[in-house]
Order: sequence, then structure tokens, then C-alpha cells
Amino acid sequence: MTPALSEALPGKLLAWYDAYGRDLPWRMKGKKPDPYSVWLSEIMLQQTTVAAVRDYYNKFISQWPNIETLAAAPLDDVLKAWAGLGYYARARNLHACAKAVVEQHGGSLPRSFEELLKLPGIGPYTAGAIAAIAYDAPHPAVDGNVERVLSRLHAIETPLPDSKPLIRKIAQDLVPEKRAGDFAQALMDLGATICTPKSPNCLICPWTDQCRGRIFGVAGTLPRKSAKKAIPTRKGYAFWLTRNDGSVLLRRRPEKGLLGGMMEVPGSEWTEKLPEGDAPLIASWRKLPGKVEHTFTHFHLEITVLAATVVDAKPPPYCRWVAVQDVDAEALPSVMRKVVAHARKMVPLRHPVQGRSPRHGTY
DNA sequence: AACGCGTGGGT
DNA sequence: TACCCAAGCGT
Repeated sequence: MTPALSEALPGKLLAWYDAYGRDLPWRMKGKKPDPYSVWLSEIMLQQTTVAAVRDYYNKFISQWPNIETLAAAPLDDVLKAWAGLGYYARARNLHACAKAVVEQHGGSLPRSFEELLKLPGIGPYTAGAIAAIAYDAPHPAVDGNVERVLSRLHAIETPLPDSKPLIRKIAQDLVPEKRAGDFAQALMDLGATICTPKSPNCLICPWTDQCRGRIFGVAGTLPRKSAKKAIPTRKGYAFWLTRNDGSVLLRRRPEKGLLGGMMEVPGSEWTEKLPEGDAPLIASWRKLPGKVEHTFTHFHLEITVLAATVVDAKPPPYCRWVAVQDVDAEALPSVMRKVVAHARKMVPLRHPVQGRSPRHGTY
């Protein structure tokens, strides 16, 4: 590509962005971006769509308008507010990052890429995005959108992730000295609205004349990606244990790993062979009809729900009784909200069900 | 370096 | 329907 052409690219994109850029809650129209808003939105947007993030972002900003209030909040409150958004390590890291910024940086997010990179939950993409959007530093923010747009612009046939180093260099060379933040956001808007994964709308693209993917007629097929393998199905049980006063037993999951720190309906392991083991309390369990199905990133899950009622019992380790009307406010991930909905549909409160073939303490 | 880590919407 | 995918990070 000639120098003249490559120099024209940022200007064309910025002009397009000025006219057609999206209006999003974390973009301050005509005002200087707020680093806290930029950081919060970027963490939420990791592997997550704008549509999914919008309500969560507004809720967080209302509940914790600045990083000090977020840092002072109990982690469980943050997990409750994050529940349903997925990738819960982000919520734990968000809270840890807020505390680190307050304790080590006087409550202001650092400006340099290197310092940002040291903070929990901030990797190369997010550090670049914050540096560029919040502080207008000339850093690229290379996410999935940018990888797609630039793969097409240069008709890169090397599949991802092998092409990442090349794409990163292309992105770096494209960043303009001025308006680096707008440029980063413009590139993502272009990918989200025009240079979409399927059926890109090349007719209205500001880069259509320079796009080799379009010229070669392969834009819609790029970027190439290495094949991903199939995911297994795992099975398990969940124990819906209600108490006579209208409360249900919930359990806190271990702090790390899948759904770390979140609440759950107590259950068995999730394995490819239906597991055997002990229920959390001795009771008469009955199997509810149907299954709860859910798909995680790396496996499908089928949960069979067993229900029982007790008069009273001391909660087992990591468990506590929660009034059923308060369950919705708990830090329950989506899979567990499905379990709760399934159980509540089948088990009317205060009408204890007799076990048909009681098995005590075992399922 | 490859894998674990959620969810809901689009096609 | 059964994929595919989205502003990635931590280990």
C-alpha cells in the first residue's frame, strides 16, 4: 500500500465515526471521557455484546458512581450486581482492581500502558483501550472486531490466532497521532455495524476503496480461523431443599474456577457419567420431572433436580438458608437461575411433598 | 501455548 | 437446529 493511501485511512474512518458512531452510555458526548467509565465498560465488554452490557453498566454506575465507592463495596455485592453477565472472574478482578487503584494510585487509573497492564483484569487489549480512549494516548486496541476488519483490509489468509502478531503491527501503524481514542472506538464501531462477521456491508464502508478483502471478493469469509473441537456433555444433580418456613438452602461456590464465588443450589459434581454421592442433608428426595440444560464455553450441562422439605436443619458447610422471595437478589449465575425456576415451577411452597421411594441421604 | 472461563442473541 | 459469535484475561 502506498504511503498516501495508508495515511488516508484514519482520516476516512474518523470522518465516518463523527457521522455514524454509536451513541453508548459510556461515551460522553462532547465531553472528556471519564476513565472510571471507560475502564468499567471495557471490562464488561470483554467477550460480551453491547446489548448485554448496557443495563449492567447503568446499574453499576448508579450503585457505584466512582472507583472509591466500588472499592469500598463488599465483593458479594459486586457479584450480585454482576450475576447473569458471565465470566465471573471479571467481577472479582474488577473489585480487586478498584482496591488496588485506590490504595496504590490515589484513586486514579494510571495513564501508562505498562502500569495499566499490571492491574488485575487488564490485559493488552484493555490497557490499550483505556490508554487510548481515556487518555488519548496513541495505542491500538486490538479486539475481535479489529482483527476482523484488518484481516479483511489486508486480505490476510493466515488463520487466527496465528495472524495476531501481524494484525497487531498493522493496527499499531494505523493509529493516528491525534484522536487515538476516537480512532480505537471508530474501528470497533466499524466492525460492529458494517464490517460484521457475516454479510459485511461493503457498499457503505468508509474503507471500501482500500479493502483488499472486498476487492478480491473474500471479505465475508475472513478472518480464517483454526477449527475448534466439539464440547462434551456433563451431568449432575441439584438439591432443592426447602424448609417449612419458606426458605431454601443455597451454597457459596469456591472462590476460583467455574462460577467462582457465586451462589448455587447445592449439587453433585458435574461429570460425563451421572455421578453418585451424598445429598447435603438427610431427607426424602424426589426427582423432579425434566432436566435443566445449559451450555458453558467448554461443556454442555444437564442437571436433574431433586427436591425435599425439612422442618429445620443446621446449614452444611458454605450453605445458608435464604427466604425464597430473596433468592432473586442473590449472586446466582444464569445456570442456577434456571435451576431455581425449574424447582419453583414444580415445588409449591409450604406444601411439602411426600417422597415416593425415600432414600435417606443418598441419591 | 493452550486451555478454562458464561451468556444470550443472531443466522 | 446447531452452530457461531462478542470491546480477552489468567494460568
